[in-house]
Amino acid sequence: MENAAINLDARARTLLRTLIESYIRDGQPVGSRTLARTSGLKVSAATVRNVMADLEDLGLIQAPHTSAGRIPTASGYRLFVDSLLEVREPTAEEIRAIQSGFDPNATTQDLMGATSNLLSQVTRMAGMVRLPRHRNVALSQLEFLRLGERRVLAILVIDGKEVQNRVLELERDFDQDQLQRMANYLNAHLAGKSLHAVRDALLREMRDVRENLDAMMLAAIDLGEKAVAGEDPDDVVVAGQTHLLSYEELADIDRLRQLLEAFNEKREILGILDQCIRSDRVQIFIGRESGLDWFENCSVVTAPYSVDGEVVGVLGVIGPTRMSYDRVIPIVDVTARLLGSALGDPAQDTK
Amino acid sequence: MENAAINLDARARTLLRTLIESYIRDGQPVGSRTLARTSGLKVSAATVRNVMADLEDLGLIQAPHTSAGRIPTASGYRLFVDSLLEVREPTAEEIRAIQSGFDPNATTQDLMGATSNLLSQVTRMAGMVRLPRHRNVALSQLEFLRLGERRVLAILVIDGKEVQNRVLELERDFDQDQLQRMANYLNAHLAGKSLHAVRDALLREMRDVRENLDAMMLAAIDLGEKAVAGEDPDDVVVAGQTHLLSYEELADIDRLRQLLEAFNEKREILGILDQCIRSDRVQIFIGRESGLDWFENCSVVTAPYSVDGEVVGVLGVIGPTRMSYDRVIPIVDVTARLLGSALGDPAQDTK
DNA sequence: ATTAACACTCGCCTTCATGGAGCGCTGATC
DNA sequence: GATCAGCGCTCCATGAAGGCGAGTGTTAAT
Repeated sequence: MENAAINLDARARTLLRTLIESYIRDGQPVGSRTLARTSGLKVSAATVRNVMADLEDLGLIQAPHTSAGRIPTASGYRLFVDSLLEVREPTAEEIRAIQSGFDPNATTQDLMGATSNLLSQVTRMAGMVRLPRHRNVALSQLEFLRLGERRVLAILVIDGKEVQNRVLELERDFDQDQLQRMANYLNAHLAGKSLHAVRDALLREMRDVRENLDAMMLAAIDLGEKAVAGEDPDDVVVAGQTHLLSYEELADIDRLRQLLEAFNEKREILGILDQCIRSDRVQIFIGRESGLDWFENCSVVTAPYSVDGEVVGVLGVIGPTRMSYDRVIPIVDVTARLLGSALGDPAQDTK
Repeated sequence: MENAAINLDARARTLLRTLIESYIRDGQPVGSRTLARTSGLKVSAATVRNVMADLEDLGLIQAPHTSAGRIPTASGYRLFVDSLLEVREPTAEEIRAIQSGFDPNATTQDLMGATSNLLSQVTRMAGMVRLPRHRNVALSQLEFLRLGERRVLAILVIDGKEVQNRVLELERDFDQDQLQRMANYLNAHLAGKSLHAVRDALLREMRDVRENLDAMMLAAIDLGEKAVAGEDPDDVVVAGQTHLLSYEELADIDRLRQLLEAFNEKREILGILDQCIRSDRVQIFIGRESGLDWFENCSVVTAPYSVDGEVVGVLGVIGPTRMSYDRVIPIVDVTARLLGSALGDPAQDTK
């Protein structure tokens, strides 16, 4: 998509813009006469036809058949969202409505679910939220529980409220008392540090101070390393998939099935979201741009959210390419910001 | 549904049976001529027409329009599955295929997911599994972790492999040391008993031996009671909803949306499954019988599964009313039995 | 009771005609 | 050279007409 199309004169741009706006509103191909009237320009339908022919040559619009009006192509939408679109900032009202959906006392999981629901309800499309990376949050506590022979349950309390369980399979057996002492040792050394720092510390100690410690403490370090080694649960929360059934441009049953299956599998959704995590602004995929062909007629609007200035996740919506970008974009944008600050609020013990 | 229809003569029963079998196979209304030929009876089409008129009067079949063949009504299906159907028992082959899908080392959660997937793949419909009740399985271990002021994380290890976390909000504060001693006390008294027994024991002690214990042990009992008080997570695992998109008798978009939303909400699905938990055999809901009108054209086949003779959950499938009951019923039946025995296997620590 | 035969009823498909929306092109105008 | 009115043309959507086929209900004969 090299977009040599940038050098369109003002009139062509206006026409393209009104055409796409009209198509997004009504879902009908737009003809030259209507376009001439609604564009506000003082030109005749014939002139508009000439311009439209040019736009078609540039691949920005196309005619479904000889004598229908024109509809935007993927490139047309691209140009539209990149340089023609004027987003309608959400009113303070709307922001408050969204904000009231966040319960700062909820666990991260619940917060993600609520956000995802919120996105899908407000936009009437499918909402999705990538779980935040936890690498930089504080480890509050670490505990071991003996489940059976050589099987230990590691419990990580993160950030004072999040709890993660991990079952570890070990080479040798420890009794509960040994495990307890190991946990005490690790907690004394590590509590309060970020997971990232914890991991570094453990790896360093394993290398450096091997010989200076008794066997028990060595084992403790080993165990601790195992406990924090796993990645965060790699997951994404989606909601409102069923909204997509209502759009007739997605009426093809087979594609619809693929789409819904993608939501169940989550793998491809994850792939798409992860592509966006680097950007620091709202990002938009139109149609096949994401590389999946079952994405025909679908667009994705995403925005990363950050805590303390660091991007920790992405959220967004999926809907038909023919969506109201001017409404959806600011919603996604605001939601990302609000989620970020909801996560960033200092953990409260009140209540 | 009083079904005075039971007194059908043999011929009428044969005809109804072949009609429904034919309709299930082809999805086409069945006419008198075809029916006369395929039924195996030595009667003419005209005679068949007479019988069909009777069956229509009884409300067992109906004609979509004046001059099409007949299709079964809900009552027709009911009679069919109750007294006309001959199920095709699954071959040893198929049983082995299903059995190989169970990994006895998996956690209950994973086992449920696998079962649900299995059901949906084998039947090409939506599969669902009600989580088992845990009331009668052994409590292996109980642990407390102080999260913050008056907030305690209770960790229940059940059956040596299942882990449940519960956050408790308390009236007074304990330090970790106190919590540890309380856990020790409770474990010494309760480990190995069933959750049900544990709860009884705690309630009894709270009443009877109040005055004979020091304050700490009293608090411990109180805490333990809180920890095991909550119900099991009340949940159901579903899979393969998207299969339902492929059936043209469910092609109505609005109903389809309601159906998929029901799977997301899970509440109504749960209601249906819970209705079946009392029965000890395969149970079938046809069309609106379950009380939900968006269930038009859908049927549910369920079977309870039991561990050690006690029913602990239900599983089943949802699909179009026009499904191959003779294939689906034994599959659901066998899957329920296999899941029961997979859960009943003594917990193994090997690997 | 069973059945062959007949008339009749619908739904579905194809064909055909009609109307309308919209396009490209041309030639005139400024 | 840009703009525009006008013309002929293409295509879709709609609907009516008609034929076909499948299946029904009914009657009268066995």
